[in-house]
Amino acid sequence: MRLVIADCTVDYDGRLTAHLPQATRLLMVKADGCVAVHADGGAYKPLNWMNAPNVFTDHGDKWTVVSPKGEELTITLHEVHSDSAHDLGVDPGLQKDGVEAHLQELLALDPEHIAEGLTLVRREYPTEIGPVDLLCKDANGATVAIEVKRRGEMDGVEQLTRYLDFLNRISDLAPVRGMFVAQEIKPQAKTLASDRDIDAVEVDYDVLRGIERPQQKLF
Amino acid sequence: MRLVIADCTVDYDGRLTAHLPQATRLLMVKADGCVAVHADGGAYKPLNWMNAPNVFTDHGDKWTVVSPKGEELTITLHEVHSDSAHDLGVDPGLQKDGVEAHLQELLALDPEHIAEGLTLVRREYPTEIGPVDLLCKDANGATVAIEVKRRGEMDGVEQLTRYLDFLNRISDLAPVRGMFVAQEIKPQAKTLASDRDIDAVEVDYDVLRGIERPQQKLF
DNA sequence: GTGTATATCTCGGGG
DNA sequence: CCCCGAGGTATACAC
Repeated sequence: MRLVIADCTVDYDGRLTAHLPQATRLLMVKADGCVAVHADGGAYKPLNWMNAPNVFTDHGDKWTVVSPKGEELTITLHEVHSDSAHDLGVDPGLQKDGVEAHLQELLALDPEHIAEGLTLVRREYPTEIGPVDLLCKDANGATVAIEVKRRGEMDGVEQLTRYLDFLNRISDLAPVRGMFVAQEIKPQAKTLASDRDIDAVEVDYDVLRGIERPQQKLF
Repeated sequence: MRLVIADCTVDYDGRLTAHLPQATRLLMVKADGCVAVHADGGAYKPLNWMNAPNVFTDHGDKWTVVSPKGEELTITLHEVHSDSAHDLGVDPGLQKDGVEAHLQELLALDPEHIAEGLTLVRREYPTEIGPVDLLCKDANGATVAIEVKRRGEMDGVEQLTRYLDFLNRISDLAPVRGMFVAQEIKPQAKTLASDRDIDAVEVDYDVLRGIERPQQKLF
């Protein structure tokens, strides 16, 4: 990784056009070739950047970074205050816990925590417009399509609605009803769901994680 | 801005739980207090980070960053290879051209580039579920709700559909028809729009920008 | 502050 | 390669 502190002006021409007037900034060039221009604020997002893959050329007082898609980043260096390179090696990567996939996993293990009598048909049930998170049967044998979110908002309801439209129009599973399951569901999403005869159910991640442990103890 | 290259392990506990095993990384602390942990790849997104506002404490071989929302980032430094600080000053900021707002602006100036006889009622027409990009009247005096996107995808059609539902059910503007306008509209979005009797219109940003110039020449 | 939409979103997975 | 969905999305803007 190369780190340069320099007075610079920056121009980007690609998905949009953007310009940075002259100022002192951090220029970061990573091993994969991606370039980022950072100011001393604005959270972790750089002011301007170019992702890999690209062609990086250092003309001394001018850098050009060109992507195969026709995007171009030009950095003009007026004064370099610092220029250093560091070998970081390959990163072992981030280990995460608590994302939607885990929630879905736990609910698939025991759908009864969504509603009594619910049994899993399959996770990630494929349709032509994308996979339904959980496809289940209820106590009466009727099909239920379930969308799982960490936070339930309106677009999640829209997504489930699209699946339901498709499943009810095209597949032989019809009639299929919908359930919207999340750790927390916004009032507007509840209203929209209710308007479309979709049940909205909130679940507790810690409780779900709790029920997983006794099962693991069996082994 | 402080830049540290160090062997470190990182733990995050907040909206989720995440852990980074020991490796050499760049630690970036900006003037606004935000902290980012970068590997030597992976575009501009850090592996882990903490946004401002937060409380940053440097215990030497251990950093803790705590946000008021109860998130916590812990960085354990095993070996520091480099530690430097740089005064960058305040950045003049990025000038952008070509985002959705500009497209909307140009179309509002002359809606006839969407369809003949179209006149603007108002931009960002407010409804209880969000603002409609452009509300217009067509040649016959009928109301038209227009959603503008740079790239037209399905969620844009969904968005417009919500507005149309609302405008037709609640307001006294009914009947309102919809138009979906973008520089590029994906086939799926076209199909979905057509299915809902929404016209899909592609416009050329350069042409729109071109028509703006003659008007500016008048002054 | 909440709610809503945008982003050069980024990033990863599946076909 | 595109398409689609998730994100500790972040960020801006209106109400």
